[in-house]
Amino acid sequence: MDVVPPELNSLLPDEIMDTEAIVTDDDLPAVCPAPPNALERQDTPVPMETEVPEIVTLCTAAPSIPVQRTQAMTTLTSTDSTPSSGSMGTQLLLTPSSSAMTLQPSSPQVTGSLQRLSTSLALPANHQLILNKVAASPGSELKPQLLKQDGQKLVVTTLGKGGQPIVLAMPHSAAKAGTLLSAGDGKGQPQQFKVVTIGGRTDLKPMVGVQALSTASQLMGTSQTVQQGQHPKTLQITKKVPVSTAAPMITKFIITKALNSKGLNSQTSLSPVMTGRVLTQSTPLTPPRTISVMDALSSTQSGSSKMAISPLKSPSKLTVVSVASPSPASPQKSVAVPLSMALGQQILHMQQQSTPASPAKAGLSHSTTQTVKPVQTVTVGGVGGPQFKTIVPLATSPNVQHIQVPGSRFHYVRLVTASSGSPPAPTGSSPSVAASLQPAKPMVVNSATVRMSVPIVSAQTMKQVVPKPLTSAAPQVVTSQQQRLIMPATPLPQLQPLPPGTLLAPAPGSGNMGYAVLSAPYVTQLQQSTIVTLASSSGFSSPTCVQTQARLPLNGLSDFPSSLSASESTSRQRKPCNCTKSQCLKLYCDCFANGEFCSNCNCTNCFNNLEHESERLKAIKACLDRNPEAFKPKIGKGKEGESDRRHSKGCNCKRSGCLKNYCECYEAKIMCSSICKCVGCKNFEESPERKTLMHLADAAEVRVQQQTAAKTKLSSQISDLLTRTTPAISSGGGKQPYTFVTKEVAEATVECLMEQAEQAELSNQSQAMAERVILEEFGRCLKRIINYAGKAKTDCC
DNA sequence: GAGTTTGAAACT
DNA sequence: CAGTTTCAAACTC
Repeated sequence: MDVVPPELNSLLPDEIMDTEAIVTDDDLPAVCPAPPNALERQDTPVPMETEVPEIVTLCTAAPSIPVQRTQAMTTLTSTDSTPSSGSMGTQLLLTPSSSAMTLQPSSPQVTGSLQRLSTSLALPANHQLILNKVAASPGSELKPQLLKQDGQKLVVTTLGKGGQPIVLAMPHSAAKAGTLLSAGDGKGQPQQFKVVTIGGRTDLKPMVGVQALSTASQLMGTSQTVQQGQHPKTLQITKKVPVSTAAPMITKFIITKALNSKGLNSQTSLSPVMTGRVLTQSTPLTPPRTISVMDALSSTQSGSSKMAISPLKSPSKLTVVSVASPSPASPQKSVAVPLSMALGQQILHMQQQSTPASPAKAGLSHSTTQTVKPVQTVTVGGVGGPQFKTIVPLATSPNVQHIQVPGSRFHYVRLVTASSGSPPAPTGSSPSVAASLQPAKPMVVNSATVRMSVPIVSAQTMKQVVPKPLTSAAPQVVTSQQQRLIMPATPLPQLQPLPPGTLLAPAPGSGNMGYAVLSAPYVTQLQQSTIVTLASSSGFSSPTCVQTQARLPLNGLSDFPSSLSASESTSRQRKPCNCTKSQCLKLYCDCFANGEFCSNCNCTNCFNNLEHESERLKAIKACLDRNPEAFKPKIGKGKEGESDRRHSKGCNCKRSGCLKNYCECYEAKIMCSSICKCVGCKNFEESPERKTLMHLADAAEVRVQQQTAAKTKLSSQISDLLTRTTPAISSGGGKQPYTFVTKEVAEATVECLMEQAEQAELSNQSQAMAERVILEEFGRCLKRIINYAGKAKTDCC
């Protein structure tokens, strides 16, 4: 089983996502029929500040393929304006890799180290991509491998410190995507690679999809970034997954994110486009596995299943983990994809690769002519169906719109996908993206618009987002022992709400494949033990990293902890619990109640962690048995005519007057409603007590802000004063306002001190006494200085 | 920081 | 479903 660590998600280009345009009701359901209850949560407010839609794709290959191949995918976008359709001679130059690669057309995919290419990419008119050459790793015996097929030239090279070879395929046409390349292994051991072309190229704004292939490097987790110009195009992280020889299983993880597809694909402009990220794991001594990004269409055709995950509360992140080895030929199932829940959704894309690198598969990345601006998006998808796209954060992309949300601590960035050739036609499903051609500029949007965007910076999540340095040379190995499932890979139909850590029922026909839903803390914990090296580059500086957090309704398990209101989510950003007796396995524990693992809590005897998966699952089940809606958000949408937000059950306060945080309504900053059973409630609109409290609260807040500002100002003034007085003393030069320790004063002071010293010496006083006298004299001098200073200041004023 | 209050959750 | 107990957060001192 592979686990996608949260850092990977954080590195996803989610900061530029506009999720609304991505998923529409017309798409995913068609692929994966959603259970009836999968859409129940539509009325649930989506915490716009914390929901980061993600698409996780899990791919499993035929277990019977004991191959040792590593494939890392990297997508590139090209701004080359030269019409390149069908042109020959597209060439991509990369630096030599440490190990040779052999690409075999029919080779199945295996997971591999992710390559992050930190190079500048030039794409001249002759379609020759040249990545900055990086010194080959020691022992590198290879030269750049030029690969040709159908007019393509590919160069196998090594980029970055990982020294892992990368093959980039540049399709000059969609039909030729998926070129297979071959290279010689430095050790004489052929390795199979499959090149999948991601994205296509348009006439005016060609977008070149490049897939980097890497050999089975002993070092895992090394990632590199492919950049075009100064814009990082993709960020992918791979981990080598231990592959059992007895049961070779290829597991692929692709994290994709929804992206506005407008303007990206002329033929599928209305299709949702998703960004993808490939995650793989591998161990040094085991064959690398293949990672691939596949478009939804191809996936569907090849028997893939999709799973829509509804947005969840901020602190949690869900990850789908492949639990069991799939049967290669087993048909895949759709798990449930309510596309109407596109916002903040996570989509789990489970794919079986029963067929090795067949042309059809290689073509999965085919995309029709696409028009892409220097945006960070790369279309990976195919024609006529949902697509996966890789969104590459561009720090200074002109197509990124900074969105400022009043009252939000998050910084939103709207990714604007503009096509030069054909303006994106606004679609009904994603009208907000229609204006994507606008130059990047700060803008203020209302919450309705904001919720379609993705926060790119969360102060409290940033620390979790910081990617591991690329230079990490230590092998990052994730062993199967380190990976845990909260529940066995068996269906759990009885669980309607699916908290993180719950196993997803295998899709019908998917064989014995199961999926586990992991919450962010879970992944975090896994990550702590199973380190995955993430590439870090300037292009992915912390501000662009996003801690994606979402929760999901899976298999119709839409009731699982989910959305809090924006204020709620921001107010309780990962508040540590202090449970002592509940073992954090009851709803008393906020962490547990929110479907989160305890992390950095003060709890004792905590079972809400990886080490107690079974207990936790039992507790979850028990809670659900007691109350199937136990993990539903308490604050939901009220009835018509009522407030937009109200407590789902209402409070039962008796003594607090519902004006203290004991009251859940008041805590959520909402009024008590008709369903509340509170006594002596003062938490209603016209309540004078409530108004008073509100005013006091506002005043207190203002006061705090003022105090903070005053402190800041004082510190600044002190600092400034010090900087101004220092030169006056040291240089003895010009006098400055309120600077009285001038050269003359200092000299006079020194003379006084010397005089005292001489007197002490003449009087044969002891050294201690002499020091005391001198200090006393110094004190007097200071006193005089202060007095003169005060007097001078008074006179000045 | 310790103790108290409070109300939701859990239990009977 | 109601009453009681348990629990952890909120609150007070």
